[in-house]
Amino acid sequence: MNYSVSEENYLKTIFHLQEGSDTVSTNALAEKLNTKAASVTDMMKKLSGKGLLNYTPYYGFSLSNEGKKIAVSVVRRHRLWEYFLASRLNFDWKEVHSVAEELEHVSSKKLIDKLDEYLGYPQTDPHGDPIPDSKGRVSQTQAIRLVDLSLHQPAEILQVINQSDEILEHLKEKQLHLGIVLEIKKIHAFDQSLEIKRKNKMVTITQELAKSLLVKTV
Amino acid sequence: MNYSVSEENYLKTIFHLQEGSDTVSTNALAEKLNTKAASVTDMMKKLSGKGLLNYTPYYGFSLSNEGKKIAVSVVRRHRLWEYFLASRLNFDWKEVHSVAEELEHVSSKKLIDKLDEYLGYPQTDPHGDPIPDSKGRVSQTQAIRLVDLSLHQPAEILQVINQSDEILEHLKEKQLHLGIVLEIKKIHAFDQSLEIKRKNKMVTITQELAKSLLVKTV
DNA sequence: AATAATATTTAGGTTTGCCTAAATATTAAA
DNA sequence: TTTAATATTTAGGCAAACCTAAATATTATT
Repeated sequence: MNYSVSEENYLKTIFHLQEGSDTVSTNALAEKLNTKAASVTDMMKKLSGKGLLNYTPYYGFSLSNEGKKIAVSVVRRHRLWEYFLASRLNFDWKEVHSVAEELEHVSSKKLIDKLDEYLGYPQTDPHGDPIPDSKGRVSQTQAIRLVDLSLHQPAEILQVINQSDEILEHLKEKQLHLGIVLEIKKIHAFDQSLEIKRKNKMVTITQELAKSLLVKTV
Repeated sequence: MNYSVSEENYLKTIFHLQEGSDTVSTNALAEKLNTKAASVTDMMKKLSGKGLLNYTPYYGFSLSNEGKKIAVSVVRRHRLWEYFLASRLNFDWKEVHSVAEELEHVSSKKLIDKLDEYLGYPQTDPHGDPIPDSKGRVSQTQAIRLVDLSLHQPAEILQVINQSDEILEHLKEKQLHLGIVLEIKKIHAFDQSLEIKRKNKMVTITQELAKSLLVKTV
C-alpha cells in the first residue's frame, strides 16, 4: 500500500513516457531517471512482481491499472504542490518543479485532499498541466499544439509540455506565459520559424518551441 | 551539506533528548527512534565522523555546534509545517505531528523561509513549542510547569511537553487547549492529583499531566 | 573486591537501490 | 542471411540503514 520514493518516481516517469508512445523502453526510462539500464531492469522486475507493470523481458513495459493509479496520485500531489508554491508562496515558474519533486513523496492522502480544498480545487498547475482529482480522474485538455494552429487564428496559451528550466526561462524572456492570447502571422519557409503576434508585438519563435506550447482557440 | 532522512532524524532526536540531561545514551536514543542499540552505534560513528557529534565510545554523545545547527533547522521545518497544517488546513491537534514528520525532510531552505513569511512568522507551533527563526535562534519560553504553579494563581497554558497521541487526546477530552486560563484550587495529599478551575468548571488532573503542561502566570 | 546485571559495541547478515562488466536478444546494415 | 550495432538482461559488487547474536565495558550488588 505504501511505495518508496524510487518506486514512485519510476511509476510517475513511466506514466509520462507512456503518453503517446504506448510502451516504454528500458533506455528511455534510464535516461529520464538519470540512472543506468541495468538499474531499470532491476526495478522493472520488482514493480512487475508487485503487479504494477506489464512487463515482458526485451519488450518495453506499460503500467497496469494499479500502477497507473499510483502514478496518477503522485502526479496529483506534484501538481497541487506546484500550484501551492506558485500561488501562495510566490515561487517563480521555473522554481516550483524541483521543490514539488520532493513534496510529492509525502504520502498522506488526507494532507493532499485538504491541500486541494484549501487551494480551491485548482484545475491546472502553473504550467497548465491538469491536476487529477481525488478519485484519480484527469481532465483532458482539448488543446492543440501551437505549431498546428491556423494562420491568423487567435488562441490562448494553455500548457507547456517538455518542461525544462531552459524552456521556462526562454518563455519568460519572450514574455509568453499561460493565458497569453496570440496568433500566428507567418511561417518562414526556410526554417519553419514562426512570426507570432501578441498584444500587437511581434515575436519570433522556433518550430521546436511551437511544438511545446499547447493552445486553445478563442 | 545535505543529510539523509535518517541522519536528520537522529540529530533531531538527540537535540530533544539533550535538553536537560546534557548527554544522551545509546539506549535512550534507540528507544526514541524505535530502533536497536546496535543501529544507533553505527549511526553515531557516521555522524561523529562527519563532525556533527561529540562521541566517546561507552559515554553517550552530544551534538557539536554544526550538529545542533542542522537539528535546529529540522525542528524549524517541523514546527512550521505543524503550524501550517493546523492553521491553514484545519488539521487536528494530534494529527499534525505525524504528517510534519514527513514534511520536515523536504530540504529547500527557500521553501521554508517563504512558508514562514506566508504564515506571518509564527512564534510557536500548535503545541506551544517555539519555532526557531531562519537564523536558527530559538526563543526560550519563560514558562513553568503547571505542577510548580502556586495555589490560586491564574495562569495560561502555553505548551505541552512529552507530546504523544494519548496526552493530546486526553487534553482534548478535558478541554484543556493552549491559551486556556486556569488556576490550581487544591492538591490532594493522597495522590498529588490536582483540582483545577477553568472557566468556573472544575477538572481533576493527575500529577503526571501537570508535569507535562507549561503555563505562564497572568 | 568479586560477581551479577546492564549498557554498549563489534561481527556478521539482510534489503533496497544503485553500479560496472559481461552475456544474450533484437534490430539494422552489408 | 550473415555480420555489425544497439538494446536489454544477468552476474557480481557496493553503500546505507537496519537487524541478531556475541563480545566487551560499565555500573550496581553482595
